[in-house]
Amino acid sequence: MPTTRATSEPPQTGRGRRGQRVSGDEREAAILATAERLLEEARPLADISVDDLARGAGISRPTFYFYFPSKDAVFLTLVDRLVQQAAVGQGDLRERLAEDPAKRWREALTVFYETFGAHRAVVIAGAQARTSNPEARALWSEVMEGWVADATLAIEAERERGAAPAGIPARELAIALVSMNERVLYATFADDAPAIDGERVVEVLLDVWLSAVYGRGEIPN
Amino acid sequence: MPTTRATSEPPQTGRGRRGQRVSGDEREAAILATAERLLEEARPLADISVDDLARGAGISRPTFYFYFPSKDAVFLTLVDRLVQQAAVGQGDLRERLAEDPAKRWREALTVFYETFGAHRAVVIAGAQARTSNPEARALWSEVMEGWVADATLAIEAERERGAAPAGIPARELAIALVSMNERVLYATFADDAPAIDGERVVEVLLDVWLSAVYGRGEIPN
DNA sequence: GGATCTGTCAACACGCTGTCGAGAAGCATG
DNA sequence: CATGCTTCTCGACAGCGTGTTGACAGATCC
Repeated sequence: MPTTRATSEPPQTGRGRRGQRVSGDEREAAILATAERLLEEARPLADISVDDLARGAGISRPTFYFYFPSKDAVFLTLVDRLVQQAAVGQGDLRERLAEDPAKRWREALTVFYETFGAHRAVVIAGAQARTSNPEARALWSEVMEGWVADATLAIEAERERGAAPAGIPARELAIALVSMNERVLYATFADDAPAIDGERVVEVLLDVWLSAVYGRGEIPN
Repeated sequence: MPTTRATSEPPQTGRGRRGQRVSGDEREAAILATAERLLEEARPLADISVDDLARGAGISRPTFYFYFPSKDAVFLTLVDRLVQQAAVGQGDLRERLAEDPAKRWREALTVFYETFGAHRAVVIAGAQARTSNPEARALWSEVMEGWVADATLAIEAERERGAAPAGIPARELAIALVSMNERVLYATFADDAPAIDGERVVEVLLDVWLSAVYGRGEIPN
């Protein structure tokens, strides 16, 4: 499926076109912009055709293939961008260790909520792509893995300094909590199923994180 | 898309064919069986064509449409079944109220793990269908809503009898926890991304449920 | 002023979905 | 045992979407 043309190709700019300088960069940008625009209208990802993308960018369908190897690659690029954006927002927090933990955790959750909330359409498309596109799945796995690693370290640090009690392996806990974040935020953004209101979602997630990390699951009675 | 033929139709048996007695029931069953079998091989749902289903059941493609209105309807039926199965398994627990809460919660989680774990392929297909098929999305929403309602009641009951402390609205907490279950179990079954080992997953989920419901998120220091 | 890029598209080959119309196959009943 | 009704079956078609090919225009460099 990749069918990456075997012509002499430099470093490879992004996930898109393989050429380098030419003004055609605008075209690439136009395709991306069209994709995001269409996602905000035509609901399901599958309902957007290569032709829609091409026409939206003012080119023909074959020309589209000059810039991107497939429709999915376009959305992959969109998701890629967003993920990097979130990583940047998170970056600052990583250093500032625990001193006012609750505040730190809330900040971290807020960054996710805001970064992804600002591009709901892309988030939703990403979730769709993930189920059908192996590359998308791999990308998202990697991203989640990163968050889990961060959370694991944070939990372990809190345990070591005596702030949090010992408990199940930090990594397992981190996976459960990060997964919860993913699913709950998705539902909130997609206004799907039983969802938590946007105003409340960070508060609710924080509550679960704090009790899971710092609380003991002791049952009275 | 439904295009339900307007011929005189009785009650409507399931989501499938509209006829009634005839031996063609075997055909319907064969299609369903083929669907589940193919899901266990050909990875993505999208890679299974109506033709595959038809051939697998020993009929031609047009004949398939006599039994099911579309490919999705077949998978919907599969999911429907599974969900009902899980409801049955859960049913017993609902009555037996809280006396050994930890044990009860563990049992409930175990039922999900085992019921869905026994049909991973269907679970995975359901998740895929949900992203692209409105009907599937609605069905799953309903199911989740049911679990959330149960969990909400259980949490409120525990709070009323003084076993659990007051906290954020029970429904919000229930949504977060049920969502976590969904996502984490899915990852485990699909062996996706950062996943928790099957042997451990119930234990881990239980731990988070117990601390979220019974614990206080107080941070020392 | 020819070689060589980048960029562009009409036309094609193919695969999949869903429908239509022409029947077989079963089973009543007069 | 026709005759008719319903159930069931499929060949053939229309339509849409993808991805590829091949021809060709305009820069640009030498």
